[in-house]
Amino acid sequence: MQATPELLSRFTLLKPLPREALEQLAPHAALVRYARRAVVLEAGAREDNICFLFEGRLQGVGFTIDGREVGLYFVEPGDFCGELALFDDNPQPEFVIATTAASVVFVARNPLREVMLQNSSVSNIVGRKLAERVRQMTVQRTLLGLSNVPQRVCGQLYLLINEARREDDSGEIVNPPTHKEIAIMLNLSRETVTRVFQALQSRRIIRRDGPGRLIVADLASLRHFAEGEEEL
Amino acid sequence: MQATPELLSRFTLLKPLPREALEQLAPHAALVRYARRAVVLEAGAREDNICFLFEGRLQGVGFTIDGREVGLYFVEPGDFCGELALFDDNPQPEFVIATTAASVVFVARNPLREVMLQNSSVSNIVGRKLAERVRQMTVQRTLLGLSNVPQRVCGQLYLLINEARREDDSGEIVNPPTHKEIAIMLNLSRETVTRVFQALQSRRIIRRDGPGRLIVADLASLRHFAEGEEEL
DNA sequence: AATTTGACGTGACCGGAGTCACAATAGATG
DNA sequence: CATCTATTGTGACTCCGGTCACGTCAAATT
Repeated sequence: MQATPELLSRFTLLKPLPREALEQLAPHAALVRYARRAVVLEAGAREDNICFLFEGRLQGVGFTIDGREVGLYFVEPGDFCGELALFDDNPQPEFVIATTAASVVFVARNPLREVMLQNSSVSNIVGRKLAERVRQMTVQRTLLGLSNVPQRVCGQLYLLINEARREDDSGEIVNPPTHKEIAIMLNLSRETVTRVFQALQSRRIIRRDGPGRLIVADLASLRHFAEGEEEL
Repeated sequence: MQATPELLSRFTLLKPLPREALEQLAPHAALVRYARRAVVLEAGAREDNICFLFEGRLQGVGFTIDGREVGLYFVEPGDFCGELALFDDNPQPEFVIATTAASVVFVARNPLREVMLQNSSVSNIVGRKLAERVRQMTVQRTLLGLSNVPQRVCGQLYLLINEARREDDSGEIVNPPTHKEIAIMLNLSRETVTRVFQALQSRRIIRRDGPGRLIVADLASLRHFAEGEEEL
């Protein structure tokens, strides 16, 4: 299904574009729905689409030679992935998989690239986004350096708390990742993540609120554990 | 010491620049020497220099809250780091430390940024470089997913082999990182790296050749171990 | 409603990497 | 040359997270 300029303008990356640019892109943009677990972008392939997430959640994952999954990042609605294709012709380095049913907008690489070159402001935004991804990967990599495993999990949880839905002493995570998804982000086994969650729940630090909502009741304690000031 | 246009043109990133651009940059470029272990770029600081490595080797490192070092990447001569400052005003995410005595050329951020905007070709090169860094970080992150530790070390060694100095069945690493430096790249203890090196040396797969040269005598075997086809 | 599927929960066991402690080099430095 | 410091080498012990093997539960599918 072809996308409209209005749909495109809902993405933070494209929002600042002038109307004409959006109309230029729309014919090369398609809305596609994916079921849970479907592969959205293929590693190793020369993808010629940038992928904007409209609803659902995606996860960038790699695979080691021995078949273990490696979680790299999450993509939230409004964000995008596969943007490396804008910079060179090398293959997409990692898989992107839908962790929930998702609808994404594919925008063809070359038209978007041209729009980017014409609008130097857009070029800036893409660059800034890429820089942000590097920072994010750095933080994520630093998390892996923590030798204390519960600490790693708490740190990851802390990162996952939606900025918008955070207050001084509590927060929430909507549609939280599964234990397994968290586990592969942190190089842990699923069971270990479960055990840490149990420990946090029994201390009333986190609590499930129906399906799809995880409440962080005691944000301060979570941060304490994440920063290693207290052992779990 | 101020840098000359000739010096600047020796870096792959700046080589394609027209002469005028180099002369525009030179007054804002300074050659600085660092001793081993010196801090070249500071994490958390708003660095306003891009750092081009002339000779020596740098390593990007982070620190976890509990003080453990986290190795992120190496910088080889001709390459550069701190390039995130070209894209936004956010702080440098990681430290960059000289692992050997090194001389670097600092180029002020704003002039370089302007040159970048004027030369769309340069903007492409910087973007491509940033994309390449993301790919590199992805590969590195995938290495960490390997549960078999000797495998991780072999994989890292394989990555370190200088492309130029690689033949079909052998290769070499000039100025190899210390065991500790490798250890923090792979989330391992220094002792573990030493033990793997011992195992590889006793199998005649690697061999030291004086100080500053590590010969990989049996590249095929190294790859086998890296790919997990054989257990160490 | 019955069945299947996938996520979550939990115990027991075990292996392997971290840690500690120390020795042996090798490089720097005066 | 003598000294000091950093890197490398090696053994012993410990412990903690992976693995395996279940059971439970909720949601999707037939």
